[in-house]
Amino acid sequence: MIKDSKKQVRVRIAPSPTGYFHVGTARAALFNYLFAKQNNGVFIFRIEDTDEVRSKKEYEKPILEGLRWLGIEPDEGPDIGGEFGPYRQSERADIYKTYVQKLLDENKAYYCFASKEEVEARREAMLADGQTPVFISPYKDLSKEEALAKVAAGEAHVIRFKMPEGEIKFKDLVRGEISFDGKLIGDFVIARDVDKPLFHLSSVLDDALMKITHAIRGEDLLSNTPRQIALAKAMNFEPPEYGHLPLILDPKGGKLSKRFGATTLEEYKEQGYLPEAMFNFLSLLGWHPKETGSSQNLEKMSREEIIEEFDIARVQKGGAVWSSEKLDWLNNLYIREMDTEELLKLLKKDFIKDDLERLSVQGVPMPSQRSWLKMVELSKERMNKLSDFFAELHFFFKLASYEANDLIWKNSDKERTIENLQSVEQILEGTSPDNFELKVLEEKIMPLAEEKGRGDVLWPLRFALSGQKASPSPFELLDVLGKQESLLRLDLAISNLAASS
RNA sequence: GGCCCCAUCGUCUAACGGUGAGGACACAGGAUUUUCAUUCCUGAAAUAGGGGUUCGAUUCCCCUUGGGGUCACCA
Repeated sequence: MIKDSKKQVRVRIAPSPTGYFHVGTARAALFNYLFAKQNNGVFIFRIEDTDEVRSKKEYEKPILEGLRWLGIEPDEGPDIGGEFGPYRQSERADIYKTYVQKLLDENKAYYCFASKEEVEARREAMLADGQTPVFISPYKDLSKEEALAKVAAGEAHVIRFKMPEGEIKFKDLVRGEISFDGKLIGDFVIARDVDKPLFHLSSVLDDALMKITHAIRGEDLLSNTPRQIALAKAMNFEPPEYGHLPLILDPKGGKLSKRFGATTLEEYKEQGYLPEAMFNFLSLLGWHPKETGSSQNLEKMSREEIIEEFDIARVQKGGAVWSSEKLDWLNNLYIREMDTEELLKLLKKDFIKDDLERLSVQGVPMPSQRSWLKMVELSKERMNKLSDFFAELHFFFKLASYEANDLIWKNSDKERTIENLQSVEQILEGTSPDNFELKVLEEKIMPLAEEKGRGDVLWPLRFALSGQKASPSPFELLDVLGKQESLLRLDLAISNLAASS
């Protein structure tokens, strides 16, 4: 916790809109959000779209939607407002231009006319030679008049920052003291032209102008930090404090890539992970609450508990491997907690629409509301994600064809099985549809099962109703299916058996 | 390759310099059960290696090894 600062804590997530919302970005957003909430600070959303080629306006949408889905509502941002806007870098061109010009005027930056090829060749040569590839521009000390003359003549150019040579030290919020040698960094490009700023410049400037106090981001940006600190100082700004989060790794220890599977928030949402579960899971990637006792389920924490417990100083330094198993476990826990009716609505809306349409084309009747709710209740402990629903419970809608012999319990035989199924049928016939529910049926059928052998009665019954070797109990099935459908399935089972060899 | 960062069970991680190195996920076995799932119990499983400092090192320092990041006119 940051105690003594009179300054209000202001943090940001500053993605570039390139099409999707990576879970790593989501995690960085979450940690910033937690840090803000806990310090009574402000969480800012900024769009870094200085790269006109890669950035598209419509790409912003999934990011904001993703943030909101997670329950991370920015306090300031494009389409949200705030006193430090605009929050879209493409709309801040004038600001950047002023500062680029100023750096040029103050001789802290200069025009460089070296070609891309030249720079690349130099880089490769140095790399081959075992040196740190640092580009030393032959145009660094060109007089302003000469440089401007070349620019006026239309010579291709970029603008480089004169990187100071000394050591750059800073105290990382999660890693502590870190230092870089400015000499080994070289004069980097801050703009393609006076009015075409690049990442480092716009980012540093916006952090300063938007009064960002803490820049919390992925470790992949660690080596950018000395550049940004130097740049900020050159423009007479005090750099924010930096904190670098451990990277999220795939199970092989590499960067999380498409090859591994789902890497975007949208994909997880589509598969039916709940935002609460994702929030919880993401918070545990590189961070852990301090454990006081030996109590269990410490890791399942509510949003409020996480905000309360979160501590940037406890963030891990090493990379964190993405664990789908743990996510599933957490998600299942949250699914169980969900209100059944609400869960049903969500399932129907986003996860079984296609299945239901297919069934309706086939003329399969839809379950009653009561059956729906029972099914959802049953599905809760079986689903790791909402998209599992249909795979788990499809047999409730439509019985698939099965091998008649599978109706026969272990060492039993066809005759006994038919006999038992018929006995059950009689019991069911004698039960009124209004009374056709779990407890009643259990009481009526169990005595028969005890008498004839549980497996010998219950297995065929359950199998006849589900057509599956694994399913919920026969009483659950009867309850959901109702009298008519249950009897239909039993009849079918008996005739299947009778016809089998 | 240079630079930077990192290193406790398979994974996420806990442990004022003094613990039988703890928990969770996953895994295995058992109990309950007609099956699956659930639930409960039990188990296996780690301080990368080598040097220091110290009465004592997972913890502090150094080296080695290993892993990762980064070296753009992307962000």
